[in-house]
Amino acid sequence: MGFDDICTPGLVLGLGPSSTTIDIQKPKKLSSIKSESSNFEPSLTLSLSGEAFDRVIAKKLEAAGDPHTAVAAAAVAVHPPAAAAVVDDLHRQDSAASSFSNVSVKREREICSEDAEIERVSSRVSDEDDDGANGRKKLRLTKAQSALLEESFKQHSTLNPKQKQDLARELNLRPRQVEVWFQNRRAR
DNA sequence: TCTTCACCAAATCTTACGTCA
DNA sequence: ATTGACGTAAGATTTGGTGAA
Repeated sequence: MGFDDICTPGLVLGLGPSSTTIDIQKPKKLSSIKSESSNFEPSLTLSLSGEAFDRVIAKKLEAAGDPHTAVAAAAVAVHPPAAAAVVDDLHRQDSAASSFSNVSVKREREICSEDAEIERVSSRVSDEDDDGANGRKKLRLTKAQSALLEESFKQHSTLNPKQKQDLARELNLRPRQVEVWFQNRRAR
């Protein structure tokens, strides 16, 4: 099975130093990851738009040499107006919000290497050392991330595993976070 | 038919953040 | 300008139900 296969493409995004660290969060079930990733392709877009303009923006972002441009470029493909904000937000997250997720600890303590690999696919997290040991910290989505999620939600209020995976990668979130967001969004 | 797994909704918990005295 | 209490928004978890394999 391509279980290992699904891990590396996420790293290929080159999200910068943060991508090399391990998110300690553990998915509920290993098999869920398998199924979610079964359709995985190393693609950067949700294929919502094929407009040349979008690609130009994405290329410019990539050419800028910014560590987050791959994510931003992917964001362009989904929702061009939000792309710039994504870049800004990602920069901010570097110094602040990037510490969010690894501390959501309630049930993410049993870590095996496989799970860590899986999480690295989508995690932007880098620093469990910052506050990871002190209880969970709650992520606050950036405006750009929220905008992209909203855009996606408008198009389909539920996600298939592929969409979830892609969206998570584009937002640099874990698939679980995207899933939770959609659950909460539907509920509200 | 039974079991397992994945997904969902609803309820609830928990934390971040804004406001105000 | 600072600070602590309070309320709210929203991310995360838990629980239980359902359908597919």
